[in-house]
Amino acid sequence: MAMHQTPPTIVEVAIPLPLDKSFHYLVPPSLLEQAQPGKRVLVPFGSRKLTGYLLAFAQTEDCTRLKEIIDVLDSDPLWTDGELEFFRWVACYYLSPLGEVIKTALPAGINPRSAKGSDQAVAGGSRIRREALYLPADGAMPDRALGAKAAQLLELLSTEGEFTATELRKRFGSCSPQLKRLMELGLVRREERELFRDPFRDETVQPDRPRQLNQHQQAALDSLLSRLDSREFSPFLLHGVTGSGKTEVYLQAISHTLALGMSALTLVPEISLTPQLVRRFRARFGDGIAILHSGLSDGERYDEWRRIRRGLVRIVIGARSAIFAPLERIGIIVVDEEHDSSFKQSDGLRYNARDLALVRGRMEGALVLLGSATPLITSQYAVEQGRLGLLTLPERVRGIPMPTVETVAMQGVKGTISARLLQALEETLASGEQSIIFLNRRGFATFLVCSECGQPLTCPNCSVTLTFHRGRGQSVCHYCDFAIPAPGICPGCGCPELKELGAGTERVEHELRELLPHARILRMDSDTTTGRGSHDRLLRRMNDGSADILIGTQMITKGHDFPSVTLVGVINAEASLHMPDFRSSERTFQLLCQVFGRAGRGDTPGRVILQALDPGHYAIQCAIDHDSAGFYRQELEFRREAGYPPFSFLASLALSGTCEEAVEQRAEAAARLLLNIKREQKLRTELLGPAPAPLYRLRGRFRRRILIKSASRSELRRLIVAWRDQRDSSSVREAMDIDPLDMS
DNA sequence: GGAACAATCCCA
DNA sequence: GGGATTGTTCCG
Repeated sequence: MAMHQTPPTIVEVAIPLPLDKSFHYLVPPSLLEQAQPGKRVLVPFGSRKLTGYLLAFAQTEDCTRLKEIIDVLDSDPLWTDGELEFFRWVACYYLSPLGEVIKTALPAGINPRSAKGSDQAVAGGSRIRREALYLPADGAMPDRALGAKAAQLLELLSTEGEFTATELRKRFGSCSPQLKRLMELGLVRREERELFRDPFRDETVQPDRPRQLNQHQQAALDSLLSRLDSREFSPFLLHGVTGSGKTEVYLQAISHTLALGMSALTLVPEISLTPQLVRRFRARFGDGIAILHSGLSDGERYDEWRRIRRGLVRIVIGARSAIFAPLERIGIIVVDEEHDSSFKQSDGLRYNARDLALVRGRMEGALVLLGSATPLITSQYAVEQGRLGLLTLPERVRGIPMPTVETVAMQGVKGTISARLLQALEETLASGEQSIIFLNRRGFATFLVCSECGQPLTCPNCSVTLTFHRGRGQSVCHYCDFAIPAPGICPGCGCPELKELGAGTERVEHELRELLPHARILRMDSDTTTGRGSHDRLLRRMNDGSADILIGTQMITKGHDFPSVTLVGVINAEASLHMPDFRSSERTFQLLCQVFGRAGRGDTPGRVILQALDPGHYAIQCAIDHDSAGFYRQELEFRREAGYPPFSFLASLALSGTCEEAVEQRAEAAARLLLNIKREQKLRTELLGPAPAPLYRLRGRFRRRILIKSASRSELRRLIVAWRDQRDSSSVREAMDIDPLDMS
């Protein structure tokens, strides 16, 4: 044994697999220089080779059993210490392995496309595009005169500095021999530069200047700015009615943040649906913006990510995944439409970006601004508790009044469209204006019922009724995509007559085409917007006036403005009220407020005709009265009585408390659930006998295990992980903070 | 997540 | 008994 052998270098590596620990590896001498926390490494794992994430150097322990890392995959670290701390928080709270979190946080396209089969690991560099760059260098002039073209080239480069190969080719035609000659002489040198694909390639915007704020906007901005200097975590709710000018407040707050030398992160629900917002940011801030959303190609996303990592941009706008943007010195995080459920990621690592904005903001000592016309109960509760500052914009910027709302009680009324609504549609049509019909249910009939035995068609997997899609000729489960040909016959008694009950958008379209044969009708729901660009196409037809009536689901409430809609009809306003989810009233209230916001043109208020079986329900009534405070009061009362949580665990803990506490609370909830599930299972067995099918099924687009495990074997922690994917019982969803709308 | 191993089931 | 299927364990 040598006396002074240098101790072997050991590193801690996270693996992106469902394992809740990290692993130690030895670093071979050849990789010592490159190995550094923040980089990806290729490691042997079992019989495979995997990409792992180098977390830290580790202390020597028994290293005889350790394997060596095979390769270091990056030349620069991909994350900072601060970001790693954030990843650890996320991993701890969502009970996800750290490796999975890091994988989620890094841009797609950085990982090798397939590590399987080939031993060759791609370092992600394959996607970086480069261009050649020619610069003047201080070589000596040659004795012999240069050619004319070469002299011109040299002249240009030395007076104006660098040029890319493409630019030179544009000016001089082919000139590579001359450049080669100049380089040999040392008069010109060549560099390679990374090229960033530009998602805005073909789009230009007119720059604009900050607008004059009204008194409410000014007051809100002043409160924000007074906290911005402190560099302390300061969370605010910006509650502004539709059209109250929230965006202008964001823009000016961000511009002050930049002036203080800090950066700004803005999260929006689904950025591809909100091009106006992006356009306004670009008009105000020019090119210093990176955008991150699902519509980008992997390459574009990777390029944007690298621009942020290098500090080339200080403003990031993106959908939920942008919460992981590698932005440093964050001064402000804006979450626009904070109530929107698309901030929730519903597969893989299930996180809520709205909640994580508070977590990251707290870590960075940033201002966090949650903006909405219809804030979450969670947020209002936090305001009441004094944990979240409140800023309000109670007036519309141009002073347009809110639309008038008429209600039609549908109790005992036949058909889906009332005489009142039909008349209003005819009037609007006659005056050449546009209408929107809102119904938060797609398909033709919500379910089919046997006219003999009264049995409804249900999904064999999900115990919900199957929705009849007439166009597709199928009955479909909106949970798992299970489908059977329809109408078909009753599976119970074989009776061939099935009644079509409950209306969806497809039926409304069908009926309207009969009632108003001359109207130009569009339908917008996830059935008609599957193709790329089909969404835009529908919106364009609405905006250029080549359609009269738009029928749609909640999709129409998001992002886009319809400038010339004067009438909004709401069919079955309580459609979303009876979902098995303790947030259904909240959803309904928010949805109706957003739909009402679609009515009105220019300075004239629009009108709304709302059909409901019981328009007196408080969620509906408060929406009609634009009474946010009233709804909040009643809803909180309702939840208190029903024993539901007024807020999510994470949201409360982000504002005060630790991650461990959050997990503990969840574990308690999981323990209660275990009892419920066991009870349910026992009951089912007593009533129906032992389950004929195995306890789990793999089916449909979700391909997820619906699995009930016994508790004897595994500890609580692993149970929770298994239950995250449990979609069978509404009680599970409640406690796990997952709701059914996220799953469809 | 997946390979390797252990337990269990089913049928002759 | 043995092949197939299902469950469990462990990976540095």
